[in-house]
Amino acid sequence: MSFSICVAQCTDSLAATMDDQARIMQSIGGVSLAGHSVQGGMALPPPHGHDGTDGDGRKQDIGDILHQIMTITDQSLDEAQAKKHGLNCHRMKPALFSVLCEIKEKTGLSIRGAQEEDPPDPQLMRLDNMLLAEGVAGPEKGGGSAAAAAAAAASGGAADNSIEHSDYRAKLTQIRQIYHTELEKYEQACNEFTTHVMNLLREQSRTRPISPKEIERMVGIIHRKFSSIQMQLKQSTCEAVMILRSRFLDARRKRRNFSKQATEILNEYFYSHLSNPYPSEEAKEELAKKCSITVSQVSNWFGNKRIRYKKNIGKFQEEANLYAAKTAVNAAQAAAAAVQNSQANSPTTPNSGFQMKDEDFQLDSAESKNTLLSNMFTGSSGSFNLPNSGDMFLSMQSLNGDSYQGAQVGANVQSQVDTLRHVISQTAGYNDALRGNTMYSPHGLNANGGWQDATTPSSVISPTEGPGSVHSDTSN
DNA sequence: GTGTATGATTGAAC
DNA sequence: GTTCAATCATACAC
Repeated sequence: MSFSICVAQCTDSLAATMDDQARIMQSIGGVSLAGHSVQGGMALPPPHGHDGTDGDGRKQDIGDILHQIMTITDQSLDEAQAKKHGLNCHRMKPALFSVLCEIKEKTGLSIRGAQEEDPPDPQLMRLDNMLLAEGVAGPEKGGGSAAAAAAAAASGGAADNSIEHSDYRAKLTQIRQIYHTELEKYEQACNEFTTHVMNLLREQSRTRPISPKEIERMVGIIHRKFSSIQMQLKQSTCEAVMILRSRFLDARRKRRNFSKQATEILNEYFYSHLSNPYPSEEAKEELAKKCSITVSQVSNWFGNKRIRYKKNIGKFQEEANLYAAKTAVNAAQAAAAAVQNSQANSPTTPNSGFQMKDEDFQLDSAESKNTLLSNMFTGSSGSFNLPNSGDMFLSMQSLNGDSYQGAQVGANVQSQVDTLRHVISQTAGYNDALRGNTMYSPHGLNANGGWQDATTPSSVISPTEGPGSVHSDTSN
């Protein structure tokens, strides 16, 4: 809208307003506005050259005022100041002011009306929600720590996670503090600026038409501007949290080797259950407990081990032998202890059974030892169960080339012979005699590369229960 | 620095 | 849901 149109409109409106005001004043018995009298407690000077009693005169009066306003900028500062004072004190100033406000209101609202009804910014809502969920915004509680806990659980570690967790929380707290400090600063700046602008507008409202609504609108604009700045702050904070979180979660990939002891425990289990190296949930839990790792880590370990073993059996031969010997030694020791206990309990025990006593192996040649073993097992009528051997035997190939093909009992006996031979070779320094022989072969593996069906549970004898006590390994 | 070992992850299959 | 197989990424030994 051009200023001339505005002035024309203003002149008409003002004239109408003047008429209305005059009517109102007359109706309430007050002094007529047109009568050069008092209005609003302010004494207005008489208009120059007009008595203001008729409509044309008022229009001319108003036109004169508007002309003065329009030309005020062309004058010197002193002149303008003097004219401003004169206009301020003009009897028609309040009426003119209200009309100008009204016109501004109408034009302003039509332009800005739509903006004020803006729905909340979805992006801002997302940011707010995220900050709330992460525990940055809102009350300080479990949001972020919950995320950290979830990440910690995913990482699976034990003691280290608590350190990482606290580290995460500390950093999150730092972000939270920075966020709140900055937010406070923004709010303070916003309030200060709003107050300043409001004061300025109130001050200016003495010289130009500024309605309270307009001031409100201006405050709204300022708040929106500061909101956009706040959104940037929120966005930066979210980014910081995301970076922190991703770094924390990436730490999951940072692996540490298990302790030697843990690896040994796992390997022992693996090689002693080589026919079916699939620990049950209970076994996994037990192993996890023993190794101070999580069940999922146990599962990972067995998954990796199975695959790697299958892929390169030759490479694992030595390891397999080592653990077989280890297990057998343990078993033999347990057996010896059991037998000794048994003898102690019944001194008249006949020699028909197997007695794992050191003196039995005090021979001076490998051959004689092997012969003795051969006689002991192939010729003996007594049965022998090697304690604590698990189903290791199922996966062992006998020295004479026989393989396990389902004749479980026979294979067990043969394997026991093999194992004991190996035990002796290990314990008595006869490694050389057996070196080169295949102690382990993947008999648990079927033609398809998978392990045999575990429907034939192996015999497991608890060392605490001694020979003769046979358990079915239900875990397999 | 390089090669190997090894724990973890991922996607497909069951 | 588990397991397999491939792969990644890091630890570790040299």
